[in-house]
Amino acid sequence: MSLAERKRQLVRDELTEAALKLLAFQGFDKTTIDQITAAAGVSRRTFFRYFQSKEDVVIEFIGDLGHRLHTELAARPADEAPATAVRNVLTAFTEGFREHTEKSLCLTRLTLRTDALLGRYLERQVRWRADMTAELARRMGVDPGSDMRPALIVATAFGAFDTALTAWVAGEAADDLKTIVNHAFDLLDGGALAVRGRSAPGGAAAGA
Amino acid sequence: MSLAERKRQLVRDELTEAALKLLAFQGFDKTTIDQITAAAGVSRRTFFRYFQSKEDVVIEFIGDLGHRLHTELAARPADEAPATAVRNVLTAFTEGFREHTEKSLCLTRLTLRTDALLGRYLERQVRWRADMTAELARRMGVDPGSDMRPALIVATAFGAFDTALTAWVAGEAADDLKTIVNHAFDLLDGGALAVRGRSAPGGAAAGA
DNA sequence: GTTGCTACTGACACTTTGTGTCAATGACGT
DNA sequence: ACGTCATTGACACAAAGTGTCAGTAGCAAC
Repeated sequence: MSLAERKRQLVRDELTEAALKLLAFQGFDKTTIDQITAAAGVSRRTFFRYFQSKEDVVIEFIGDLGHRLHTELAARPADEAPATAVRNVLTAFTEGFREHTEKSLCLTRLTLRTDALLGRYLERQVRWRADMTAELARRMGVDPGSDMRPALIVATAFGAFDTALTAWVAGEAADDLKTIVNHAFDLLDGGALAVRGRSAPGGAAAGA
Repeated sequence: MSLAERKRQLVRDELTEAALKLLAFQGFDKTTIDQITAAAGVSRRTFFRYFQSKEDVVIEFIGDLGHRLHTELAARPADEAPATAVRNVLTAFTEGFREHTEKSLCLTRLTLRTDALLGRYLERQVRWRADMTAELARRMGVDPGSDMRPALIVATAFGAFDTALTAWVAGEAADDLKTIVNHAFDLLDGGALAVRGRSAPGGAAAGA
């Protein structure tokens, strides 16, 4: 890596660290970009050369992970059932959280509890979903424009993932995210959520 | 209704109409609030007395509908299975679209295709989901903090709804939204999306 | 080592969003 | 007719985000 690139990475890291520290400490809305740039020792203009917005500093961490989702879906073995492949990709996705549990929890909590961040996160997630839907449709040999099944599989899987993520944050990461995600998928598969013919069972509660 | 209230409603309508016309014509980002207020004949400050942001003018239409979702869920017959109740609430939700099909399509398309609007819409949807999850957990006699099933049922149902909504817009409202939503729910119930044990069937495509 | 190209930076000006404040206006009850 | 209350426009202001320009440092070629 050239000196220029290392320098650039240094500024980026400095900016990220300063931002995350301030954001976690003061909250998102009460932290200005001026404060971040002052802490990082660069000009405000420079901030926008590294990040599109204040939201992006936070979203980027989780966003980088999501960006590869459809690539990893394409890499799943061809004989895997569509929904299984998606499930496996999303559970593998949780690996990124395990490596930096504390940081992940902090950022995820901030994201889920800040309107602006939640919106931005979900907006990005929609793109991942679209990418994965396209890839899944390809795998299934189906036209995603006329067949909703790929989109439904992806939507259901992300619904489970988001639900698990929320539970994970609510429980302050007491359990492993992957465990919760798997549990959510198991509930989905188990048919305990069936729309018709089955009334609400009383017991068999789920841990979180 | 007093004269003051009618006056206020008049300003609100004027603002909404001017905004929607400009937004649909020029796109969201290229329309400024100054243009909207100029068209409506009020000051910029007044705009913010009626709407929190530019996004809210658009979101409000669909947002008002969603606001009542948990109320309507609570009004469902007690003997209805949880997932069925949620499904019925969401299909009933589509009624609001049928009355003003053209306007609904226009606004929904704008919302789904504009990043800022999509983010704001999804952020609001998360609140509806939380409300419905709480209500569903109450119906099921379950603690939503330790049992993910209510949240999963709601998440799955909204996943189906959003998928149907996307398909509806993609098809330029060729089919009735309710038809598409029902179709999505049927696919969900039919087990065609099963995670394990079943490989992708070839035929039986879905129309949208 | 000097010259020239390229990339990064800070500084400044600008637009737009969103909020706080204040004085003026007009409806409403007494 | 009078006081009260809500609404409004006109500022002023903070903050986000963008365009532009000159200065500077790395780097390759000569």
